[in-house]
Amino acid sequence: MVKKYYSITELTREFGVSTRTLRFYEDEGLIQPERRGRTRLFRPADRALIHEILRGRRIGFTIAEIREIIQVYKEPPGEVGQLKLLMKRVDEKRDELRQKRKDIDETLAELDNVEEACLNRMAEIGVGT
Amino acid sequence: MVKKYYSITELTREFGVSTRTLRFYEDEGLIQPERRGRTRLFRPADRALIHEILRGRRIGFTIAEIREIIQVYKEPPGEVGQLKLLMKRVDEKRDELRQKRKDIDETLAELDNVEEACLNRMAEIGVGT
DNA sequence: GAAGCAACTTACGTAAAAGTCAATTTTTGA
DNA sequence: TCAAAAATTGACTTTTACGTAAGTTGCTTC
Repeated sequence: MVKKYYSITELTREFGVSTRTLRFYEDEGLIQPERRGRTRLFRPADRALIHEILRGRRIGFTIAEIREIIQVYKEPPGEVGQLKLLMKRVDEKRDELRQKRKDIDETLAELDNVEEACLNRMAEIGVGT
Repeated sequence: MVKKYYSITELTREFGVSTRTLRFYEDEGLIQPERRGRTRLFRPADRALIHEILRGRRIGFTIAEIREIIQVYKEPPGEVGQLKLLMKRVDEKRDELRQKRKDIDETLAELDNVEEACLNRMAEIGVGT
């Protein structure tokens, strides 16, 4: 069975972030955990959202961008102009991400070179290490 | 034939960054263009380096990290301990980048969904647009 | 030889995304 | 029930990566 609620520290441990970070995300309107009194109660949906937020963070999205994406899921725009704009933004993001993936692949290749250079160097110096 | 020198504005135009940025990178020790008087003269090697710096920037490396990588190319460590440490860092970076690539792929898939949702919505509203 | 232009330096400013600290509550387990 | 542990708020600070502004220098061109 899925857990009904998570405490804030439970989630900070799971995701490796601080409480400040999660509260910050709430202040920024990215998540809205329930409250019992003043204490925050995170539901599985909140947890899932945090997971996505952090993924966005890792690939360099700003808070504003993440908020925008979340917004779309919460209530997709109803007007044609808005929809077209959104699609344009999606297209741009996609290009950006593809470029980023290319950058990553290139860098990974470079790191392979560095590693090989290291191994060669080590073979040169301390032959058996 | 390859150009001997590039001016700072030439490069800012090519790479879409400001002069401030390139001077900042010099302050940070990432590049060392020649000088004629006070004026910077960028060689093809500087240009290539800037290219790599910006690639690093795009995938979220900090200045310090970029400097570290450049440093390795300039003078690979000669001591075994240093080499081992470097290889460990390389390994960590690689894991990080692989994770990032996974994040990107997942997000690309999500963007596809968003786009489809948009198209459906548009078909719903303004049937022929 | 004054103007214009590109480049320079120095110094202060800023925005994003938290970190840190202090002073309360609240919750909880013995 | 009561002390320890966990959570809260609010204010202030920090870091990164530049932006911006002000004033200077050095061509070169009319």
